Amino acid sequence: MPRKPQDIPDAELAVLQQLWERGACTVRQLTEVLYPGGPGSQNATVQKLLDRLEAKHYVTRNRESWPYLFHAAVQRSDVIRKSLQATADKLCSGALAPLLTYLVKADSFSAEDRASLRGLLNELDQTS
Amino acid sequence: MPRKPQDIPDAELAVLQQLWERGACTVRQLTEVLYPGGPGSQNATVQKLLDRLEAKHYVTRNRESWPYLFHAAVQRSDVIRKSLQATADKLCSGALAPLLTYLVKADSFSAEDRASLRGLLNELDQTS
DNA sequence: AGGGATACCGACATATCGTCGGTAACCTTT
DNA sequence: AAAGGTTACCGACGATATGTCGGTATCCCT
Repeated sequence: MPRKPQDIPDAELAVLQQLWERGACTVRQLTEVLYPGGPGSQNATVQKLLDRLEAKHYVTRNRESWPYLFHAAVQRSDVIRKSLQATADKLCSGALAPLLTYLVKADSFSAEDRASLRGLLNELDQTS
Repeated sequence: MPRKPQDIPDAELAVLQQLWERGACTVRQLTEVLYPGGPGSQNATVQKLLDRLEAKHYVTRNRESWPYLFHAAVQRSDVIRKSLQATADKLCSGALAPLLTYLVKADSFSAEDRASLRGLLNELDQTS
């Protein structure tokens, strides 16, 4: 049983998070935020992480500007969805519905949360 | 940024799944199911996976019986919860509520699913 | 006591992931 | 256009995780 790689390792996710929060960035900008005070050799590190993210189509680079500008090519919500689906695949034969049960029962899920969720359910019923 | 290990790697999860589905098992039983037709040297593999799971307190072994009987020490729901929390930590600053939004909006989430979820919400409102 | 099954421990092979070094390409300034 | 600094790129490395197994001690039954 060969092992499957994570779809987004931690260091790559950290880069992606910055792109979500700050919008398009250059390598230098990202390096300064992610490795503050570092020597500077980490530019290549961030570059590599961006390369890998681009290979997976999770970011795009704009070669018109100089230095290049990197953009997130996926939304945070897409990654969340994917992650949830992965959990469902591993633990619930791919079904998402059971996950909800556990989420709603979590201690941190409050009455207000329930109320707003109910609202969302009503909206969705309208739509379909 | 050192890399963090998964809490349950694939091969270990496969073992745990069997324990959930079949209840207590011996190493041999697990090996036969997980590595059918294999030479048999994989007994040690399954043993090792069980050792690691036990070290993490995810299974227990009953040394009264012979061969030892292994039991799941965590419920599937516990692992699901943990996995969801991990996703929330990585992508939502630890908040579970946003995850629900994405789950409910998923295509595969049907009107019936919504109905039963509503039922669950009502129950929970009663309780608190 | 003998023989077969089981448990245990250490070790290894491979692949992932985070990290850089070294070099080529580029832009700006003199 | 030559120099100098910045940026991009490519390959590689070290540490670690993970799945796997060999070899040996232990146990049970006859």
